[in-house]
Amino acid sequence: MRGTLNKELVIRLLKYRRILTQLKSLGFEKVFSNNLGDAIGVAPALVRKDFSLLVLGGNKRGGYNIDYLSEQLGLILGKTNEQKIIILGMGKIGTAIAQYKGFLQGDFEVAAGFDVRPVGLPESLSLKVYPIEELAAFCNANSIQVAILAVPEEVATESHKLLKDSGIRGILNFTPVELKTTPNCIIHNINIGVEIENLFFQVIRNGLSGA
Amino acid sequence: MRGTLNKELVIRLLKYRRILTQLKSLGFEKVFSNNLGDAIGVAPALVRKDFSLLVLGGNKRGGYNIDYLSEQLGLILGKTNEQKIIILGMGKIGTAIAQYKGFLQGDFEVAAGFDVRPVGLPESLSLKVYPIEELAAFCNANSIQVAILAVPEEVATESHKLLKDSGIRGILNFTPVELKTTPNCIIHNINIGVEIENLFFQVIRNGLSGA
DNA sequence: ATTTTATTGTACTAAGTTTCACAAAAACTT
DNA sequence: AAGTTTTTGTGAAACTTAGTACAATAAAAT
Ligand SMILES: NC(=O)c1ccc[n+]([C@@H]2O[C@H](COP(=O)([O-])OP(=O)(O)OC[C@H]3O[C@@H](n4cnc5c(N)ncnc54)[C@H](O)[C@@H]3O)[C@@H](O)[C@H]2O)c1
Ligand SMILES: NC(=O)c1ccc[n+]([C@@H]2O[C@H](COP(=O)([O-])OP(=O)(O)OC[C@H]3O[C@@H](n4cnc5c(N)ncnc54)[C@H](O)[C@@H]3O)[C@@H](O)[C@H]2O)c1
Repeated sequence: MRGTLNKELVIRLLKYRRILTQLKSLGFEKVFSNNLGDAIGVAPALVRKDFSLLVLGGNKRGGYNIDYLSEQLGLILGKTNEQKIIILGMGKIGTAIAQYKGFLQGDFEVAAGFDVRPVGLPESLSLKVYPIEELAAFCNANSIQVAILAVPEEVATESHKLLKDSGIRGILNFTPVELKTTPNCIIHNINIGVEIENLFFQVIRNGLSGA
Repeated sequence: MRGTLNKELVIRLLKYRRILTQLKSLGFEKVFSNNLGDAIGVAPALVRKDFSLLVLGGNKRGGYNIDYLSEQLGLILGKTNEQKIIILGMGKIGTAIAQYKGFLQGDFEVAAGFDVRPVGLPESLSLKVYPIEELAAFCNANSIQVAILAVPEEVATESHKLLKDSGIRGILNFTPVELKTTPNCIIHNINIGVEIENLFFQVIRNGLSGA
């Protein structure tokens, strides 16, 4: 690799990997930069540039070999397989995410949920919900590093602290409170309210010119 | 306004507005660039620059007037108040979002849900779920422009088409299929699986150096 | 009235990211 | 074998966004 793996690049690589897995399962053997570009919504030149940066070569007029790309991306991105996360705040959104099928078959698993008021989930789920007092011990015992935060806005800050004190090093934050990344704990904020407001703004600005 | 409202800027403005509303409800009257910067996670200079670009002046040593800023941001961003959205795919994530309290009190309202297999929601919710055959007529009758897409991955593309054919002009897409913005329909993709993989990647790369 | 302090406003700088454009090369066609 | 087509690989250009540094100035303190 010649350069630095920047933030956007990593996201694209993760998306390439997902597409490549799907293509492989369909029996494809090679893929072109424009196929991958279409699939993840970027220009073909950017796909080529990404692979060029990672020194992943293709074949002139023959595209890229899917097995090779998959394997190499696996080495670069690391196996996320069998890694575990926990969810703090098992309300509406926390419970929905806990049941996400994309996780079951995929790269990681929800190891447990935690809540101030732990409520039993449908028995069909093997997932257990524990009181927050057990969070630190559980994370420690199971080497949990990544958490989803889905508590009410009012307790977001204290929950953030609790997660950090429990050894969590990465948080996907669904509360509207903007948490900040520190050297010890990386935050990704997802603010659905802002996303929708933004969509409205763009739609309105976009006008009704088209057919 | 002197420049163009770029993508990132709009998101910051939406966040400023949210913070200003909260500050106002707490009785504050003025705010400094560093307060806002802290709240939304950007440098104070960027806050000032944003307001400078929009010709929203503050007072040297006196900060910015909250009422004034709020009002002006309202004019720039447009009132999203009382705007309505629909949700296509009332499964786990669709139902969770339909019940999001941030919407009830906030800027918009979920007008209805749609599903191939409409299932009754808890009676406590006033929201109704209709079969997808009624989508186009409903959107037309109620001037719905924005939708949340939460159907299974396999039907994401056909659902996308259905939404566009129903006159929808903005979609917040939760399926892992990367949909593309067209002149008539703006797409914002949220891919939670990729977000978590990305977090794992960064956490692992970050190492365990800190305390 | 003068000095000190706090804070805005902005020109300039820097960094990051994507697209353009086209040469190079491999594969296919006739 | 020569020509045509397709697709990669990449340097340079373009674009977008954020950060630095500091002059300007209003308020507060002395
Ligand atoms: N559950 C999560 O936490 C989560 C997180 C991120 C992304 N997603 C994505 O969101 C989507 C929905 O996930 P889910 O977990 O809610 O699944 P789900 O199976 O619980 O819900 C899907 C719903 O869509 C309905 N549906 C099926 N075909 C339809 C069609 N053609 N038109 C309209 N409705 C249709 C189904 O009846 C069902 O109610 C998936 O694409 C998933 O990948 C889910
Ligand atoms: N529902 C949505 O679609 C949605 C969408 C985007 C963002 N959010 C945000 O996600 C968060 C959760 O939303 P929700 O709709 O699931 O709310 P919810 O009230 O259904 O769930 C919150 C859960 O957190 C638990 N909780 C309260 N205090 C806690 C604490 N100190 N520690 C641990 N758990 C605690 C509650 O018992 C409850 O189970 C909110 O911040 C909300 O703004 C929700």
